[in-house]
Amino acid sequence: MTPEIVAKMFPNPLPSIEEIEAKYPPRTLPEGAKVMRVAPSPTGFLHVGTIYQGIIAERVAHQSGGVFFVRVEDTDQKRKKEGALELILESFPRYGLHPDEGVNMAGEDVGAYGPYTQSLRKDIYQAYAKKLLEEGKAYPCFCTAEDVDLTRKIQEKMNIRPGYHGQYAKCRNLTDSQILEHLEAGHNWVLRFKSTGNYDEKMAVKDLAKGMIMMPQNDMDIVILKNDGLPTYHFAHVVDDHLMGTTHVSRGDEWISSTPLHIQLFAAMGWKTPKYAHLATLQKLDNGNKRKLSKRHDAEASITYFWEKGYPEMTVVEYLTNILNANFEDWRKANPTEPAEKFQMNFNKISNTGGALFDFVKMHSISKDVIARMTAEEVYEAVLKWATEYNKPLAEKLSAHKDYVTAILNIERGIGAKSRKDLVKWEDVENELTFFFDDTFVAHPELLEKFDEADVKKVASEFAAIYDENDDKDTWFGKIKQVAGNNGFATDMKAYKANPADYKGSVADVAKILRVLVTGREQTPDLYAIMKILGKDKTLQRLG
RNA sequence: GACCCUAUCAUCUAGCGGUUAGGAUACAGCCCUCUCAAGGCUGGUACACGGGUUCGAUUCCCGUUAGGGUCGCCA
Repeated sequence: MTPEIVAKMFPNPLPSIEEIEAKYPPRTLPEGAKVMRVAPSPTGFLHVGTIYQGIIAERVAHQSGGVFFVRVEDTDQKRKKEGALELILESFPRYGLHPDEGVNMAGEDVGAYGPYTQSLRKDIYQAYAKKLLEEGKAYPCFCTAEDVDLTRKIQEKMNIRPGYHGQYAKCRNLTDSQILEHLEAGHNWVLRFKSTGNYDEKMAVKDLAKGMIMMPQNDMDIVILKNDGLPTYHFAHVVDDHLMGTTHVSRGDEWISSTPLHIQLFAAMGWKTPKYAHLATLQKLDNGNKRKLSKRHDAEASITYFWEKGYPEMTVVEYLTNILNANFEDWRKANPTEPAEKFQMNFNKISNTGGALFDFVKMHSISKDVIARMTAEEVYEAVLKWATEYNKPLAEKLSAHKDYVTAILNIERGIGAKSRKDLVKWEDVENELTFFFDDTFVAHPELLEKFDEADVKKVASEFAAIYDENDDKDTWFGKIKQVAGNNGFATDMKAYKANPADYKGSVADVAKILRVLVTGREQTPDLYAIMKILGKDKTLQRLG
């Protein structure tokens, strides 16, 4: 390309390649350290897949003594949304992603390899694009969107592989004078990569998750610089990951088709290609068919969905970790109290199947364990935080009765494997609290219809007379047995089961009478603990 | 249409030439038990199909079928 053309296309001063390279020296890291990143787009929507991809990047980077950074991919100015970046940066640490470098909440760069926002790197991309142009590895294209669209339609009609390649790459062989004419006429241009690939020849792509893949070489002259002067993903990826020293890229499966192009681009720049790990996409079942979780159709594709529903962040992290490396659940079993971050993430353990269906049933099971591992105080804080946003009345109740609620949440908690596991998400807590408060307690005498009314009264009053809130659990239960025996109920289950006709019922029925009177329910956590927390006055009052 | 990926219980998966095909979730039953939730134990259910290669294929190769993905001045 003549200097005249280059000067017309890039009239503004740009940093020299040497200057740029000097600002991004190779990283000095220990042997084997990996540099990985998460690269969200600030579109106002944080995809679960971003967290999914980020988890393996952050674990592998940190566990290898390397660096994990965030890069904001905002080259599509049309999709950029106000507040989107804040949502992303605020969510990352909550979902176990702790970047060493990137942009912080104040919007400042942290780290020596920035700026970490692509729109702020325009000059850098342009400098490299200009270099490719000078070297004849790129060329301006004056086709309009309509031109390209028309070509595509023709190709589709003729059953020819669509795209800007071969004879369909109309601007590829423009003469210098033709180019100058266009430029002088002020026509819009984009910069295209002049591909040297041959589609009929195969190339090997090594993937950390899938192994060796043979794919046709890329022969598409893809756009590297858009009309607005910003790069496309392909070019930005190559330039940034080179300069920022990325060693390994974890990204969704959908990128695998463009990997030959990326390898070609790295080669054209004379740079080393990072290693790739293409992750099977998260899928969902739709009308009996699996499909990629879609931002447009599926609420659960957004990370905010999980927070709104009140799933603890660690539930999502552990669930995604298990999809990434299925041996996580074995590790979790062997290390029930370790934080999930301690689990050694491994590229070799990435399952290479078609794509995982998002399984809420399994996630619920994980969630029960996650919540059961927390202390009552931690649960309290988490529920309060959630309720403040999504259940104001509950939040007020929690704030007003901190100690009382914490005591409730502490029932059968912290006793290891047998800890209570009935909470799946924060919204479940409200239901657990209802009978502890008079304003939400509802008596359900009809649940005791099968008993003789006189028996119910007698059981209640006899127990009330001897109830002592200072009793230990065995003494407490002994008193229930005593009431049972006094009233013709079997004091132990075996005796009752052997001769049910001899009794009005068993000690379990006596407990049921007390439970229903005190809580209005047939099923509750440990009744002894409930009475204790309610206090003697309220317990006796409900017993009538 | 072309290209690429994938194919093991209902679901997520282990497996990398010889296994009673393992685990987890879900489901069923039993035990424990003051009812639940748990916990313990037990159980049923899987290698898509057709060809090869091999003494021997879930495993390797080819094809069929099915599902997924990509083919943008979106990422």
